Amino acid sequence: MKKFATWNVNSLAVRLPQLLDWLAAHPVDALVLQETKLTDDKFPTMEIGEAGYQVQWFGQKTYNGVALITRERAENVVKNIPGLPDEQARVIAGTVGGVRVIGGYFPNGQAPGSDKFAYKMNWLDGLRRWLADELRAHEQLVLMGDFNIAPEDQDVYDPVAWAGQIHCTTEERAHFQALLNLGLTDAFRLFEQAPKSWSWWDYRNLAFRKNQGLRIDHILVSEALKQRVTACEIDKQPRRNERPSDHAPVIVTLAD
DNA sequence: ATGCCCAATTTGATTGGA
Repeated sequence: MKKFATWNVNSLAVRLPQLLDWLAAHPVDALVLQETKLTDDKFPTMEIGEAGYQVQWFGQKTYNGVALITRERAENVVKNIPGLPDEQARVIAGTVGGVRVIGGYFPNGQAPGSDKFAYKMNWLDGLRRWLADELRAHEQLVLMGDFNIAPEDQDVYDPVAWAGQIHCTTEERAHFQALLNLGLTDAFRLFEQAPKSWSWWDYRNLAFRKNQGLRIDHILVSEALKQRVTACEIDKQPRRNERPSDHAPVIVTLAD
């Protein structure tokens, strides 16, 4: 059995104790982090190493930043998207136990029509082009992270209020579908799930307590890997912590 | 109500997140 997971920690400096607790309770073969918000020199490699994990990391000051935490050494590590010049640290990939693991912090996009939205669209174009190559090179592949896209209305607590808003636009959803069209499957939807399953809840408005959220953190698996998936779940527990991230981890379980 | 909370830097104010 293998487990892969993704978690937007919204500042690893703040969330490191929670990360170490979580890893102790949930041993995984690979975990990708987003929004570490740390320059490379500040990354807590020692603490993660002492927890029994190897780690690859790629960050910047204040914003973004990703990491790939693994039991076994990750091979052929790639940072950001080849062929897409990008100032922002958003992607880290490596091969672990024969599986290509890609972690991404997709751009937020802020608002349709904004410069940041245009950047998001261009980034998604670049990601899709690279993913097509990666899928040709790696039969077993998982793409996971904070997609900042709610794929369907069932992934939104109030689809009417969110219609056309960021994370829910037709353009973003078309990009999500384009990733699926490459031969990827949303692992979460392989299984019956409770209605109103979210991976993110706004810090404001008591949103977690009222369960008002979005499902924007995803795990997409290639056809070969899909055959091995036995479970996929969102772990809401860390969202109940004191000083939680606004995102919850998503975990996929695979047969050997 | 271009607001609420949270994190980080530009710090007792602003920007970005989602």
